[in-house]
Amino acid sequence: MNQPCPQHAHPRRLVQQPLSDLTARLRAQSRKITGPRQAILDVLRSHAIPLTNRQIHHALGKSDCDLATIYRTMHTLLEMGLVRRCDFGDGTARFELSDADDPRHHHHLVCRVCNIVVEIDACLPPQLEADLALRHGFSQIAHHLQFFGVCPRCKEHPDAADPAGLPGRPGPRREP
Amino acid sequence: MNQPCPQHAHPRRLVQQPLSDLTARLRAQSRKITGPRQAILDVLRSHAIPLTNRQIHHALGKSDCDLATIYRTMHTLLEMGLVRRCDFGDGTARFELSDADDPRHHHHLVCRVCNIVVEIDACLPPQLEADLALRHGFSQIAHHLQFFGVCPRCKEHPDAADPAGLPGRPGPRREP
DNA sequence: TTTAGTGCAAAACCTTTGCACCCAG
DNA sequence: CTGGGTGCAAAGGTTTTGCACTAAA
Repeated sequence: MNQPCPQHAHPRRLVQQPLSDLTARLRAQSRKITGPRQAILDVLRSHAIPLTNRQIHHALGKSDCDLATIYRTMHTLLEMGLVRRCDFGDGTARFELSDADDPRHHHHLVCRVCNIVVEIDACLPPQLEADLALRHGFSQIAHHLQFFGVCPRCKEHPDAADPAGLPGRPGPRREP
Repeated sequence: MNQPCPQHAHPRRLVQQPLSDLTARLRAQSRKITGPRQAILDVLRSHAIPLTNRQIHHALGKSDCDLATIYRTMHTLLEMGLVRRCDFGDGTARFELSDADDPRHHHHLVCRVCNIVVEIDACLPPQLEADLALRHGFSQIAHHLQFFGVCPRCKEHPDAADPAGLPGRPGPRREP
């Protein structure tokens, strides 16, 4: 189960953290290494793009771990800094592994048609947040940034949406 | 779209569009000008920050318009380009008026403690999206960007959260 | 008259939570 | 053994939808 997803693999994330590193970080904060947690981390390790809790649940085979456990685990991992949360504007949270020592800050470019996700390293000019802090008196400023567009394939074939079982956004709630 | 971000000097949206302009835009696309719609547009006009559908509903007095109607209306207005959607990362959509002829592109700085919202004009370097398009072959690129931080007042008084009746985020589901 | 828009109620979906049980440490 | 973690079920909040009815054009 939970094979890597070649279509979404990106050079940037090919270097994955070994599972042992992740569990070590759990242990370091005296959290337990359980079956569900290892399985969840393994799913995240084998996918190059942020996943929803439901997608993780599905990748696990549904019987391996309760959905509520996934929600609780993601909270824990988020608090511990092992995962990052992304919002693609559809009201569903997505999570991806966050590197330990090198928290590689990056953003995502999402195709509005087929939901393919590309990891990019474009970012804000570094002094921009400092300027904001100065001008508005805010401290501890961080930002959320994501890009949306139409990918080359969808531009060419405007019909084919969400091909194969690619883990993109969950489809519309109902098909007419 | 994806024009270079016009550096609008207006620090806040003090200059409001007259209601007649908004209804004219509705009429122009042969949509009906109804009581609820005028009331909703009026609420948006009188608030300088993005509102959730629930906040709009509450501002209307609950009896003036059904919540479902607000959801449907926001969809319509979004499609027509009369409003913009903002996501502050709490899983609830927010909407603000979008200027007709001058779609003043801007972003928001949200206080993590009291949820106060400041409209800012800081934005990405204009050529950044063009570079992305070139490098990844995407077209029609747009971005969502929002900043989070701690406002001066909350930095000073770490206790008082969500003062006055400021329409900020609905209370968080859980405490961080 | 025509048809978009509305109110109401119900449902779908995401997320959280209470509780009893289980298992990693 | 002990407390954190889990499964299950139920609930809470947001958003959508079906249907009959209203009202704008």
